[in-house]
Order: sequence, then C-alpha cells, then structure tokens
Amino acid sequence: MSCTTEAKPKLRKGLWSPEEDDKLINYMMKNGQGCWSDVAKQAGLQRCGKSCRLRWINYLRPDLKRGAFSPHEEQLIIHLHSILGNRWSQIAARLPGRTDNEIKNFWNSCIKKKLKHNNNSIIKSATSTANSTMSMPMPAMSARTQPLDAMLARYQPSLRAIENQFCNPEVQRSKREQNQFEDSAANSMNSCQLWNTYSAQENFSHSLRSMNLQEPSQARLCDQISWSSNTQLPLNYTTIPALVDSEFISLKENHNNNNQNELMTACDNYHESSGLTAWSTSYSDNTENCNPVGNILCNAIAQPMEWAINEEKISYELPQGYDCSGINEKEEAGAAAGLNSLGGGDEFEFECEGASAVWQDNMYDIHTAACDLDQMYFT
DNA sequence: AAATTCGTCAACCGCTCTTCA
DNA sequence: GTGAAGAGCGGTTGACGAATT
Repeated sequence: MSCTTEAKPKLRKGLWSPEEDDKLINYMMKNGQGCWSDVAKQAGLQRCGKSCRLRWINYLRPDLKRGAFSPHEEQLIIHLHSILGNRWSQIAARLPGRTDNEIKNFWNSCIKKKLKHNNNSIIKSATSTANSTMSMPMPAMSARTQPLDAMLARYQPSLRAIENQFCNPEVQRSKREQNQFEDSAANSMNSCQLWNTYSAQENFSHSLRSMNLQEPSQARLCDQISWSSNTQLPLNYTTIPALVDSEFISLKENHNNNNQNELMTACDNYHESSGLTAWSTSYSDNTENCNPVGNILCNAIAQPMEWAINEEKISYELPQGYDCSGINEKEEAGAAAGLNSLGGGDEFEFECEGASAVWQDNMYDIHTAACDLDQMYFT
C-alpha cells in the first residue's frame, strides 16, 4: 500500500486486503456503525465511506450466513422476486444472513438460468402433451392465443371510459406508504400485491400496454400482477380477461361506493401439490381497510368472457370437470346472509381430474378469483 | 499445455432518497 | 423551502478460477 499522504490521501479501490478487513472489523466491533465517512478516516482506511459500508454489509458483518443457498432459500427468493421484483434489499431483508448483493448475484447467475431452463422444459412438455390424446378437456385455444392487439381492441373502449370517469390523478401514494404495504404483503407467503391507478399516467390501458406478455407455455408459476407502469407484468394471456374484467367491475363498484382511493391487491395462491394457481383481487381506501365488493368467480380460460353481472350477484361458470361446490356454498351462504362478498379466511377447493387445491384467502377479503388452469397442464 | 470461454461474485458507479442545517 | 451530504439501492463491471477447446 502506498497511499500515505496525510493532506489528501488517494482513496484505494478494488479488492480489500486482509489488513484492511482487520482494520474495519476492529473499528466496527469497538465503535459500531456510525457515519461511514468517519469510519473510513478513524479506522485508518484509505477508502471512501461508501466502500467501507459495502465491505462491512456484504462481507464482514458477523451475522452473515455465507455458503450455498438452500433449496428453501431458493424457493423463497423466487417467491419474493415474484412479489417484489428486483428489489434486492427488500428480498434480502427476509432472508436472515443474506445480503442484497449476494441474492442479486445468485439470481442473475443461477435462478434466472434455471427458470429459463424450466420454461423450455415446460414448452417441450406442453407441446408433447398437446400432440398426444388428451383425456382432460382442453380450454378453447382461441382464448389461450389471443394476441395483445385483439385484447386491447376489445377492452380499450371500456378502459378509456373508466379512466376518464374514475381515475383520480390527485391520488398519489407516498413511497413510504407504498413500501409499508408492500412489506405487509410480502410478509404473507401467499400473497403478492401491486398497484393500481395512482395517476392519470398509470391508467389501465397504459398498464395493459406495458404488460410484458408471455405465451401461456412460457408463463412462470407464481406470476406477478401489476398495474403499475413501473413493474413488469409477466402474465400469460389467459389470465388477462378475467383480471381486466374484474378490475372493470372493481372500478364500477368502487365508484358506486364513492371510494375514490383505490388500491388493488392480488393474492397469488399457488399450490405446489396441485400446481393450481388462484388469483384474487381486492381494493381498499387505505392499506388497512379492505372494502370488497362483489363476489366474482370466473375461469380465465374456458369462459373468459362469458360470465355476467346480474345486479348484485355475479354468475360464473367453471368448465366441465371442476367441482366448485365449495364456492357455491360459500357464495350462497353469503348471499343468504345479505352479504355481497366473501370474507378473508374463506376457503375453496378446486378439483380437476384428481388434482385439487385449497385456496384460503388469509389476508384480504375476496373480490375476484380466477383459477389459472394453465398450471394444470404444465405440472 | 496453452488459449479461450464461461460462471461467479466482490466491488464500483450513478442514481435516488433521506436527513439536516 | 432549499441545498448539501450521507445513505442506500440496483445495474454493471472486471477479476479470477474452472471448464472447455
């Protein structure tokens, strides 16, 4: 090391030497974390505070776990990434002993590749399955392959009308509020949440256009729903009609209830045992008080647009082979009790050809659900 | 055995956010 | 209200070892 000038020491860059590590460790153990630029000076390091901070946080901190990621950690990262996207620090906050940098590297070097590989396998398996004789009723292919342009053509007039009528450009959520809500959602293993219209710029048709559409065969499990232009939306085509429609209703009802500040949540209930995914959405006037309306259960593939609004009650149809008796009972019970929604904690069971999944909504009252049948075929 | 490619990961860079005077 | 400084974040780079040619 040759940087010894007192007046204006040239700051070192690059890899840390063991001596530098020792200095930083000793200082931190004695003094704890303070102003990082002071740490650098007082520990006698020719490094900038930023470099010291990074070295401590990512490498020297005593509570770091290090070593290979366990399968459980890997699953957790994939799940959290589906909720939080590339917000590595937030993901790291939920994996004790792991750093954002470590997770980011792990994601970029390992998980990304694995997911890509898995998707390729899924495509192959889906292709071979499609070519073989199917005993299971396949959903209509037109709904599975509808191009985005056709979707937009179909929905945009309604969406524009909604935007003009209901979107409130005054509603802005602070970053802090947003983070708080994201935290609460990410802490629940069975939910993800994203954002709806906060400004005129983030309106529905805009959101729809910004979707990163994927063919159904390439859709990942536990996909993320987002209506924000800031976040990618790797949904498959088949989930869009139900989600868009549910949002349509949500807005209408929302407006009728004079509830202007809308927050959309989406619970991702993916069940490893069956490969079924159920979606639910709800909204609220703030993060605490969900205000569900309607009780809509629809199928995203087989009946993408067939269900209808019958005043207060929404009719729905599930495709042949699905047992929705649980849903019926709940809905009927709710209707008999004069309720127009199902409450948090309600449970439904989806069944098809022996595969089943229990969907329990733990966090939010249920507004809309769409059972993503693609997962049935691809798992 | 040497050259090249690939994968991993520590560290840097540039930006945004927060805090404080 | 404003600007400066520090903190934090995510994208990117580059060093280095392993694998491959």
